[in-house]
Amino acid sequence: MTFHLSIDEVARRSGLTAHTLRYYERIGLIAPVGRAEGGQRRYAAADLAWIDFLLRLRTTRMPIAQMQTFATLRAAGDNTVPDRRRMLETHLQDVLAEIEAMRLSVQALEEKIGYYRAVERSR
Amino acid sequence: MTFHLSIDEVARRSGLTAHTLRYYERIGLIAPVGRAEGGQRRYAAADLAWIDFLLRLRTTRMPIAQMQTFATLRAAGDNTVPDRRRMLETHLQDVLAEIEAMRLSVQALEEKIGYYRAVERSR
DNA sequence: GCTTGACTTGGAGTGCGCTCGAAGTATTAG
DNA sequence: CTAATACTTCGAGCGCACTCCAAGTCAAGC
Repeated sequence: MTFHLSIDEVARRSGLTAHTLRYYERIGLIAPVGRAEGGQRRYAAADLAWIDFLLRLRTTRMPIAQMQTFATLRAAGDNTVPDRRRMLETHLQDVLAEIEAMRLSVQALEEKIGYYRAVERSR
Repeated sequence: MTFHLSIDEVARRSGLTAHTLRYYERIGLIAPVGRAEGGQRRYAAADLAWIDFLLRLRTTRMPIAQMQTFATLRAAGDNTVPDRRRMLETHLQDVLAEIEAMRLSVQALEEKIGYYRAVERSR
């Protein structure tokens, strides 16, 4: 074992709450983490890396159900690497499309702001 | 009046459902639209333009509560233009930050995909 | 006139992603 | 040893954004 963080330390580090970390573990997004005597969770470096990756998926709005599928594949070993790669590729396409949609809407917002500025100047 | 579309025509055109269009009107996102004899909704060009704008806000994930505030300001007349401009400017900053966060996560996903490809090649 | 289909309102229900509370156990500070 | 704090599980509750249902009205085609 390298280093072991308590749930609160991981919460601070990740920006998740301790509640959410337990919730993620309960629903299988995070594999059962190590325990100290007394049953308290102790997170290892690999756990932190996986949580960071989950947060990437969350930031790009992958639904939890899909993350669960991904986590299950991961737990099944290296045979599932092609499946995982395809999942990420599909997700990536969705994300790029969404970014583009947001970019277009941003343009519309900027135009509206410009219009409002013109209205304000003319009063 | 220019042209008048039924709720289903607007639904098709906007990608919203008729249910959602009524819901938006009920909660004050859309001002009460004109009615045909018998009480059926008839949407005018200005309604469509406003709905398009709402969809821009939705695409950029403005919460409905904020859209309601915006709609209320709009209904209050030209005096609220500076308030509306400031709202949009603040929102725009949030959206740009979110796009940047997604862009960073996209990079991480691309790296992971690259890693998976390398694993697949080496087997 | 009758049927079919689209519309109306009001209110209840759903799915997602947490978020919190209760009751109990464990660890740490003094 | 005591008190305070942090953790545990299990299950219930919440906020958001719809989504749907029930019961009724209306319009158009045959």
